[in-house]
Amino acid sequence: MRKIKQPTIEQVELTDIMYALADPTRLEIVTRLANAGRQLTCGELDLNRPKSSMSHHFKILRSAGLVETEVNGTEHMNSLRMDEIEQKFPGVLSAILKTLQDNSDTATSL
Amino acid sequence: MRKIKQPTIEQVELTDIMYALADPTRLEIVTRLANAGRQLTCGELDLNRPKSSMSHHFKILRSAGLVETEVNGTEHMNSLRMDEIEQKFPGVLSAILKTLQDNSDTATSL
DNA sequence: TCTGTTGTTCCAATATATTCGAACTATAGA
DNA sequence: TCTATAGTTCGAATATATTGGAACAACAGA
Repeated sequence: MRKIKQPTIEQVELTDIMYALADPTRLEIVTRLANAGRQLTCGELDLNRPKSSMSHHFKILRSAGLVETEVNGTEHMNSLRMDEIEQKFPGVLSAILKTLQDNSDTATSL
Repeated sequence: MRKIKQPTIEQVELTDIMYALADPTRLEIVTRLANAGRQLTCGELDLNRPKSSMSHHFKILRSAGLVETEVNGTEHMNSLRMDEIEQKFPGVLSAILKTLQDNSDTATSL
């Protein structure tokens, strides 16, 4: 399983993470990855939008250092870089995910 | 002291907060407000940029619900809406501020 | 009432993001 | 080798953000 080039954790910056999470589509992807507890393909994360749009969002999530992608055949397996990010920015991502969890029933929007 | 119209805490959305914090200038403003422990005027928060640019950033911080502004004479007193935001999104803002604190010595950028 | 101060609004220029169709790449399996 | 599948890249259209100068509004103090 080939790993797609991504920033090392040292290169990850908070503003990039904030920016990546400032979009409902990407927040949805991140939430699903967090809840899945396993790698998900882009196809599984499809939010009936054109592939090129989704690919764009994945690119931003990867370059922000939030998502890690391994190539397995024709599929791209995505996962959250949860542990690394928690280590570098303790509590940030977990608090955001918790908030999304807690508000998911009442949420009219993100 | 007149209070400038801002979103109620119910109206505050996580994506708006993320977006507002995805900019180094605004992150700097928020950090300073958090560290100050008192209200700061726009002038005190000046980052030698044109007034109109700073005003633009304050507007975004206010509309995101992060910053509260009271008018006192010709001055605008700004403060973080820390407690409300912590209540609505527990741990999010505090973890972000903590991260900024911890990385401020090593930070080459945000 | 005049003046200086503080900050906002308006406007236009520039830069950056988003969207999505179409073409493309890489791989698996027949 | 041919075909189908999974995603990416390209390119152009559109939308949104950022920047900063100039004019403006609100107020305090003389």
